[in-house]
Amino acid sequence: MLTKRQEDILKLIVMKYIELAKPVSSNLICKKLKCSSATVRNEMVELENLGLLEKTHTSSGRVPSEAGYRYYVDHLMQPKEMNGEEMLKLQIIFKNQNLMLSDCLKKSLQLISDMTNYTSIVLGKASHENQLKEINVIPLDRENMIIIVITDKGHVEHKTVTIKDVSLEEVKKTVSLINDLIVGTPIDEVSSKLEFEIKPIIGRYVKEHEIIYNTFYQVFQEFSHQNVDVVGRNNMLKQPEFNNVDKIKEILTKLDDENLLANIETDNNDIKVYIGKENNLDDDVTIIKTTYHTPSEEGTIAIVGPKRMDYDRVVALLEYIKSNIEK
Amino acid sequence: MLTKRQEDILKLIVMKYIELAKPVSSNLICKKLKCSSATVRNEMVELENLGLLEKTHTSSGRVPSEAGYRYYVDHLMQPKEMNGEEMLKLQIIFKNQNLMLSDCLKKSLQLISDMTNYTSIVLGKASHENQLKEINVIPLDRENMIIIVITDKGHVEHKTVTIKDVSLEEVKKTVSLINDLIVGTPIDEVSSKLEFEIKPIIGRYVKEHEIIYNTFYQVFQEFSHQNVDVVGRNNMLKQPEFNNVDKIKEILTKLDDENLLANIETDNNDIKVYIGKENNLDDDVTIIKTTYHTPSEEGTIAIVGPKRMDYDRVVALLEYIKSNIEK
DNA sequence: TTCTAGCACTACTATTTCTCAAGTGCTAAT
DNA sequence: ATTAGCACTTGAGAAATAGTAGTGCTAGAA
Repeated sequence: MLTKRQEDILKLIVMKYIELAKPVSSNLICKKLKCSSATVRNEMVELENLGLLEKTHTSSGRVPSEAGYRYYVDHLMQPKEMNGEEMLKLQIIFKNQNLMLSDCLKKSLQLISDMTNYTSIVLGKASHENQLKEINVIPLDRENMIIIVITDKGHVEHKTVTIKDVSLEEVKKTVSLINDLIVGTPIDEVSSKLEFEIKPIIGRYVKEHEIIYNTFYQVFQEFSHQNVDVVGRNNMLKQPEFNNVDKIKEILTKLDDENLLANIETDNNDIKVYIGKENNLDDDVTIIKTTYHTPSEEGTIAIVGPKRMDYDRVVALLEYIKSNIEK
Repeated sequence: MLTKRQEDILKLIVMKYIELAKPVSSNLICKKLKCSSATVRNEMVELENLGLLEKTHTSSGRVPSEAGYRYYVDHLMQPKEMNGEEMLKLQIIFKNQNLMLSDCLKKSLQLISDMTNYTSIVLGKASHENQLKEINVIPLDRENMIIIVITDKGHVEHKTVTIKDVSLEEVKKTVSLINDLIVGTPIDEVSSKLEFEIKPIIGRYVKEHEIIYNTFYQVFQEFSHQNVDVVGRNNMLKQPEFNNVDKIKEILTKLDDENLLANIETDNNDIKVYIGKENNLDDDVTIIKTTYHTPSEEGTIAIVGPKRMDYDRVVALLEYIKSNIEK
């Protein structure tokens, strides 16, 4: 159990380190506290023994450890007031459009990325959680048509396909068969259902079934397994912890890896903080995430930044966005 | 006019520099040529006076100047044979799908980016070149619907919109008005045509016209002005010329800037090479680009790499992709 | 007890100095 | 016209140096 003074010191160190990005000295702290630097140093030793602080070398100031950040987030942090400018800019986005939730989300996260210099991620539900709700076909000309796939979680995708020497009627028959028979199937499993339930039927009723079947099979095969949007990738490069080339490569590569990002998905309704090793993306980053639910759509939003990220501010921003999205 | 030997030397220097990424010495060259390093050095002085070569400092080897690359590309380069592996992998992509041209394009450029460590760009026609061909609406439930916009150049976009307290009939009336009256308009101008030609009419015939009009107005406002796909951004970070943090930031920021990328668009049917200052993106890169035309779609594809990029190989690859796409 | 002033000590950072190797330009001989 | 030879330049890296920020510890004060 930490004493009040230890908590104060830890809190100050975390806050100062977040602000200045370099090890915090006893001197800096003692100015804010009514005691001498020597006293602060003694407490620092204690906090270091408890695993909450670290040194970069023997005679350096202190830096919070992961456990230190964790303690801060769990016990010391107090959600920051959002500043007026941030709020105003976000309001403009939310007010402006009565339409297009997903654009709205993306724009607001873009704004947050630009303001904070962190990276944002918008994550739809994974394909195994999306069920096929409806498919639709729009003919373009003799050979080309657009196939539109709609899921129950509000995810929509379209593909332009070419089907030669097949009449539109036949395609439409197939579409209505699919809409009658396999709606409600998780997107992941549609391809196989197509094979075992639809293929035999269209084999009998539909001319040119081979080519039509193949096309739809492909469409569902190609349906994105994960629906990810990464916003403000480059902003994070401004953070001093990412100012060496190898680290940049590593982070950017991970941010482009859909499989890794899929891990970010969460079911938890709260705002959750995953510091360093607590997340699966990278030991040097913190991910703060939450989910949103609207009648027509649901998904996850996350902010990725260095462990030294401004927890108070990001939590406040996410809370604000979440509540605005949901109404 | 260059002598044969000068051309040989220039060619060797360009090729060696592309391969090794460091200034080329007279020694290296004279091994490949039947003459001494001193002779090569004399010729180098000559080539430098002509502006085809440069030095990084007084006693360094030579590096091609932009004019040097230009000369190489115009007169010395001979399209490289594509190696079997490259060809095979690309063939798999092209053969595999009779469907979805744009996916096919994207996949093949992803592959090229990975093989070459350059970045690829797929660029649809700008919105002022796309004419509205058709719009479509798919109702989802009482309040939500998907609006699909199709252009003559094969670009398709969808938006999910929420329209409260309006009957589907009224929306459909508006859709067919739009389809009757302003098809053929450049996408850029649709919003304003909507205002001056559609708004007055639906004002009379359609109930709740205000809300419907606003929605469509928004949809066209938000329609992407440029339809860009950047593939393999991070591969380019492996190039030695981009191994300092500031340069990386600069390049990545430019690659994310749609306005800048829009400049890349070209009408030229050939494969064109833009070295350094010749392009509008960045003085340190070369862009090699061409256009593709299919009955249903057209656009530009481009490869971005350092000036020291493997011209022969990239030209061959682009040629191959272009010809495969077009059939 | 608890706190703090004071001081010796450590490790990083920046700057300078030194050395080495790579490669050139020029000259004189072939 | 070509080439061997040599003096010269420069950058890159290692080693030496000085300066500084910050610690840990001790002993005395509160």
